Amino acid sequence: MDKPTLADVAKAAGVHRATASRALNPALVGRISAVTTAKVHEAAERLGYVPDLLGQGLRTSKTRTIGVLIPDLANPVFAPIVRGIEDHLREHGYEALLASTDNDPHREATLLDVLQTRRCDGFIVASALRNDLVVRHLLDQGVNVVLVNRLVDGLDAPAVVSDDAIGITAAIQHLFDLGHRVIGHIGGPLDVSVTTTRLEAYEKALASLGIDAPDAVEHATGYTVEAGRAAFTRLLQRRPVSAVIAGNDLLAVGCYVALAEYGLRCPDDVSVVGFNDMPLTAHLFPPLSTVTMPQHEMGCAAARMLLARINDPDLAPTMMAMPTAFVARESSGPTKRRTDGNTTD
Amino acid sequence: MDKPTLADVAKAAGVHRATASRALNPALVGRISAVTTAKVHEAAERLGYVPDLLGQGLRTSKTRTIGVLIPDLANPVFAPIVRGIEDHLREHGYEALLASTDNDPHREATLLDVLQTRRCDGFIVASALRNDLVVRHLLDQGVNVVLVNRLVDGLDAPAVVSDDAIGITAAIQHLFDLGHRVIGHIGGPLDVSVTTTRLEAYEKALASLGIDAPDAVEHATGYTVEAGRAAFTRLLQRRPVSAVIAGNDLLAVGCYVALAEYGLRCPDDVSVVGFNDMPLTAHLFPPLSTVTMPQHEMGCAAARMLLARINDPDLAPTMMAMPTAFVARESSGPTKRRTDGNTTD
DNA sequence: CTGAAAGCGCTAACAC
DNA sequence: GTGTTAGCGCTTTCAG
Repeated sequence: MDKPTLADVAKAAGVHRATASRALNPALVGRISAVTTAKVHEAAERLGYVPDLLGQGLRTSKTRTIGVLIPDLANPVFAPIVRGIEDHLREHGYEALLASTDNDPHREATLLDVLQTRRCDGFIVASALRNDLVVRHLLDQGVNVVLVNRLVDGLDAPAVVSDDAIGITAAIQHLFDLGHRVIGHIGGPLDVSVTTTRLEAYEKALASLGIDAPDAVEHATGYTVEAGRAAFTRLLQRRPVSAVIAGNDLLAVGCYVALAEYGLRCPDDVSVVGFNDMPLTAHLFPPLSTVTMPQHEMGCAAARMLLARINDPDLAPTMMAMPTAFVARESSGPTKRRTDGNTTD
Repeated sequence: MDKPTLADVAKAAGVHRATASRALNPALVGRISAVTTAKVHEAAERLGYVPDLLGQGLRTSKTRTIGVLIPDLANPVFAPIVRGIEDHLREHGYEALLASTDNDPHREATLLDVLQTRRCDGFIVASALRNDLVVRHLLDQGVNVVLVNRLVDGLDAPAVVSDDAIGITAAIQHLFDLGHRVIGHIGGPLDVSVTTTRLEAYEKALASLGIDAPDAVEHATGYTVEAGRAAFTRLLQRRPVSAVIAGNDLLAVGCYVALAEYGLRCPDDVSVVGFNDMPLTAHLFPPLSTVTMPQHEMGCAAARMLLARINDPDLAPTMMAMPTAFVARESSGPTKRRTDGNTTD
């Protein structure tokens, strides 16, 4: 016999389909006699009835499905966030439909269309660009959206982000205490909000320590090792720094590569700090000092925020910032050389 | 105005809903007059009509949704496979519903129930244990299932795996050519098929080189750095090896850690080879020699196999093995010490 | 407290 | 080639 339907359960329990539906609906408890409820549950159990979300969704136009847009599923920075989203959603009877945008606005728009087809109850967007039109459009249409990790310029949308300033301030204080005074920054591409946020945190931290802006910032064309290498090479050619804050662990590894090419050693010649605490960073050489953020928790929080908004559409948009923390490992150490020239040997 | 429905399109085009449906169905091209088809398409375009997969699914009982079970979304080994699945499915109008089992059979069963509720057209399972009951059960019910990466003992199921023997044989040949004769193996937990496959490949490669079984195998309790460290420590205490094949890159990093604790150096004292070519392994110290597998391609292939079976349920189950390749980096080098004793200093 | 009837959006079998 | 009708599985008025 095929999957039993609600009608089968009703017949087995000797009641009407509608009654069976009500008996099985936890929200309607008390409105059906205890004995009928028991009969229905027994029959459902016996037949192995599982409700069909399709029929349910068609009738109620709630699919208990959330669209999740991320830059890339295979990117270690986002995977734990997605896992947090998955866990929280499922705990509440929702499922996630994931789509990787590859940071391509056109692809993002296409994917959103595809997901619309499935009548998602809402969206979590981790792939937003600072000038993201798609997200704007969704919000204009009154679709439930929560941003995570990345924000959109000038958009007052519900969001969960990390408070990157905490970790970066701590990292710079740590470098300052080790004697560093010329601290550079390798940022990511400027079209995503985290790049700006981290840059500002860096500038502010330097200022509050009374260090003049050292004109030691370069931006990589992407959050990759190779782009980090290229950017740090440009910086080294221009400005001798004794320490560098990278906008991301991959950029930090790019800094390692550039340093090696220059015959410089980390941390003896230059200290490097990363961001994100990706897997294996503790086993690099040297183990990378970096900033952690509660990725799983951020995913959970974004899911929770979205579900709250689905249940109460009048909620004002709020932004939640989760604390980051600096982790000192061995890529940051005391200054050991003068910073007044390149000593490639 | 809310999302336009097929009825709206039909009215706008001045035809019946059924006609509009047919005009929009690519499979029925030619059975509707060109002029009507044009009218319908124009109206659909103008109103911004997107078909509702819920209604469609309810009617056709095809949801164009595939359940995907993986151990952990945040595990770098599986993420690229999932990305391959995602890409291929979407290209063919399907979506994936992902669920992380954490290698817990009970959780796997629960997740499957949850996904059944959504009437998936089939399943791709990357989380199978060697004695997986859930997968067996699914197949018994005639549900469309394709395994990827991991197999189930004694089950003739459609599957896409990597041909690990190629990479391991090449790795061992490489070590042999460098002079190694006592080559150990750190395997993963024995409840997953890849552990067995890699162990057998290791034994066979040694045999075909005429090396006696060196009694130098230890199994880690999980594919983690810490478990690898513990297992390799056990091995070092028991048997001095000049090289080791780890069942996975994280285990290989565990070997690095154990070696460091013993005051041994890689590759000068012991060569280490990993498996999977995870992100950042090329930037470890030393850069890790490892075995790559075409993860994205495997994901695509699994998706392709599943869709083929959905379209033709009578297909005989086939198993596809994708080639792996050894990548020499710097963790493997010539033997430099006698292997007749521990020289911890 | 429960039954009857309607309908969510869509397509397939059957007319003509 | 196109309209008519029915119904996928479910919930929700509306009666009683």
